[in-house]
Amino acid sequence: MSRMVRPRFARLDPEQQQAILRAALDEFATRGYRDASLNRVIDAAGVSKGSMYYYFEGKADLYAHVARVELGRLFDELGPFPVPDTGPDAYWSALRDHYRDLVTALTASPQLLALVRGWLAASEDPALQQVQQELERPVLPWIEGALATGQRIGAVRTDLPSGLLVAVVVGMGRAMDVWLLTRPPDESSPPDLINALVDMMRRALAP
Amino acid sequence: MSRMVRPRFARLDPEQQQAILRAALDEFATRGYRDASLNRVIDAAGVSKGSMYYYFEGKADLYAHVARVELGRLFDELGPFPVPDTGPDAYWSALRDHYRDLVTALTASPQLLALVRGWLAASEDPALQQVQQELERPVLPWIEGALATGQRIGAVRTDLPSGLLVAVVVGMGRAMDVWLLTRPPDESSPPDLINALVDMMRRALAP
Amino acid sequence: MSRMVRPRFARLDPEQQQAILRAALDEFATRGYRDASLNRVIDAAGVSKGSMYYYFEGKADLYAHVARVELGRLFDELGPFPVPDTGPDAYWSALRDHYRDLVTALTASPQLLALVRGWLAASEDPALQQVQQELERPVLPWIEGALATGQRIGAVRTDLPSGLLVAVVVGMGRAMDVWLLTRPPDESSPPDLINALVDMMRRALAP
Amino acid sequence: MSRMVRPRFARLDPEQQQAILRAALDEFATRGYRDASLNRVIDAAGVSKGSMYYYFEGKADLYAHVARVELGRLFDELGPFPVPDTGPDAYWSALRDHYRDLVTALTASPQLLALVRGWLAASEDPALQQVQQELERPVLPWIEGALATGQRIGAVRTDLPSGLLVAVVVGMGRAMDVWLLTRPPDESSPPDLINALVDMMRRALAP
DNA sequence: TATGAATGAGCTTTCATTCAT
DNA sequence: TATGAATGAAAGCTCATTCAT
Repeated sequence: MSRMVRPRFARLDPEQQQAILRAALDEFATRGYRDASLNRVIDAAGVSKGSMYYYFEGKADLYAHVARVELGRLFDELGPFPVPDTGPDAYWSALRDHYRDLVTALTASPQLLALVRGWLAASEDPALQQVQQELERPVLPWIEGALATGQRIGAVRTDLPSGLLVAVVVGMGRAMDVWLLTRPPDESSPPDLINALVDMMRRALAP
Repeated sequence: MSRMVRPRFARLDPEQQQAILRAALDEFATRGYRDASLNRVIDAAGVSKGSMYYYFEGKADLYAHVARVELGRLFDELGPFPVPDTGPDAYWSALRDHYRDLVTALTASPQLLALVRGWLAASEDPALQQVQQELERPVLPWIEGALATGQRIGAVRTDLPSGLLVAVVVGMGRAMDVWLLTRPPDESSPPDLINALVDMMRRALAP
Repeated sequence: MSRMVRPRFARLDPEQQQAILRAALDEFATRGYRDASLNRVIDAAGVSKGSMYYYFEGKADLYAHVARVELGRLFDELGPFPVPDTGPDAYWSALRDHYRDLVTALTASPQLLALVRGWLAASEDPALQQVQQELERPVLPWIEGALATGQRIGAVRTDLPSGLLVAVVVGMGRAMDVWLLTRPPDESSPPDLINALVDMMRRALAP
Repeated sequence: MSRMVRPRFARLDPEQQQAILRAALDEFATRGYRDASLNRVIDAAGVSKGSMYYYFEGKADLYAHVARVELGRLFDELGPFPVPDTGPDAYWSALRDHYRDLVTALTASPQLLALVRGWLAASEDPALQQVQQELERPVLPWIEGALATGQRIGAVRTDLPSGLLVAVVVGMGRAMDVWLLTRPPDESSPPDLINALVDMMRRALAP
């Protein structure tokens, strides 16, 4: 139910693990969870149907694993958010840099971007609720931590529930995502966009 | 493909039109576009399958029509955004009131809320992309208009592409949606939340 | 749910109806309800899968229809149980004749026999309970009617609940079924067996 | 194929034997032979799949073993049918007592009851035929013995093949089973039912 | 205009069994 | 003795769409 990774899959030949994960990531990113077809994943990965169900408990379990692995890799690359002690300016500057890294990483992997977007979309499917909540674990705390740090050094307002601030940050981040995907590339340079967005975040969230 | 309304359906007995729209709205709101079943809509509406395909070109077309009608009704109820000439304070105050009306209307109709949420979730399905863009027509212009008005009277910054501003507004609005749905009701009064959110919007968007 | 016959199927070309019923009867009789495979029925009948599910709501529905038709045909052949007014001897004699006819009809159609046996076996499957109860309608009343007649003319005891008497009759009838199927045929002539069994019934049920 | 007990299993740690038997009995009683899943038994028993197939030849073999053990235990508890020499009345009285004990034992163990019922239901599955016949070995002889005793002391008729008498006894016994399970409990006291049933048996089987 | 019969591809999941180690 | 990885066949069922009438 909530095992981190099925030992059966972990014990599998890494090459085959990769094949399965690649195929699943591709499928989930391309079609979204609902439209993703286990059959296609199975075909693409070159695994037998029985084996797939031997490794994973089902569609949701496979999705959870893929998302967990990919998001984990993303946040490993980003590393922890550094805590500048020198004041709000340094804080927002560091946040901007960190955010830029995140955007860069996502831009480099459209599949990962699609996965994240699918994950951000609240799911009505009860079967996925549990998975979603589990996936929130690594991501939301990161944002919460960054906000808490900001509040500690006086860079972030404290008069609103932190959950609302988190939601606003996510929403504004998503805004840029939408904006970037709607526009044709190269029209406006991403760095400027990021600056603008973080600037707006600062205005909204500053005390 | 992209006709506004199929004349065939428009010519239909209004009572039957209502039956179909009600059934479709219920299905799409309850299950989402992907999981919605035309068969169920057909059964609930009491229409023949052939007729349904005579009125609409398919699932996407029906969805487009339902969304168009319902969103149109919503914005008709809200009416146009009044243009206060007396300055930024009046502008943001009016916007807050308008926003409150929107939230109230959505809260009053869970089906409509579900439809809007489904519509906000960016879809990867190529068949829906077209529909989504079409649906943006009534909504985004409203926001764009409101922003343009704000810019004219000096209440909204002009140093950023208006599309980005629109995206930010939508994202922050969605943030509150998420926030409201995540929290159990009655914990914090919606009016306060709306005030806080519009306040943050103002901070982000003010010149 | 409980429609007598799906109009869709009734409207079908009688030849195709026959093909489907034959295939289904064969499958259900040969394998029993649980092991019966809709796929096999579909293949044998030469129908598309979609059509089968268009005609019947599912496996249980098809089984209900087949059983209903076949049992109905059987009881139509047998006709009503005549009510002899001349006393217990005539009653039990008539019952014996009627019973002999029933056995003859069942012996002539092993498939029907298998179907009846499967139907007599109380099912644990909740999905079938409803079907079973529906199928009991024509059969049990027949037995109950015959017993009631016997009680009226003093040929059947009245000191026990009639439901128990029915159960005993069914159990003893099943006993002969088992006996007939276990032994190789021709060893003992069925008429004698029937006489013996009805005699035992009379002893058990007489006042 | 038909070895009484696989030595491999007999040599196993008794505690593990118990675990397997318990899990298998539970599964077979709950779901019936057809719907029983070896995988579930294996999980519940905590045995490896390979071991299970090392101990038993397959599903049917496991079922045969479980049924053999449980029925054996049941008849061991009941003990042999005492042979009263004092005449028919004592014989039928003893039989009634014995039958009451049997019903009591079955009522006390729903699992065992379910197993017996599943066993009584004639199976079409060729793979089970063999098992069923094998299981008849301990049960039918018991009944045959009781009947032979009755015939010897003049309590049971001798003008009919004993096999038919056995079938009738089983059928009538099953009748009560059906009757007891159909009715809500407590409506009529089981002791009375047993008296009535044995009375009917006596009428049918007496010379 | 209107109907509903027809369909095949597709879905997720379960299963008993084999076999190399 | 003991293990568990691997598997293919099979299951029941849903669906959007087409098309002859």
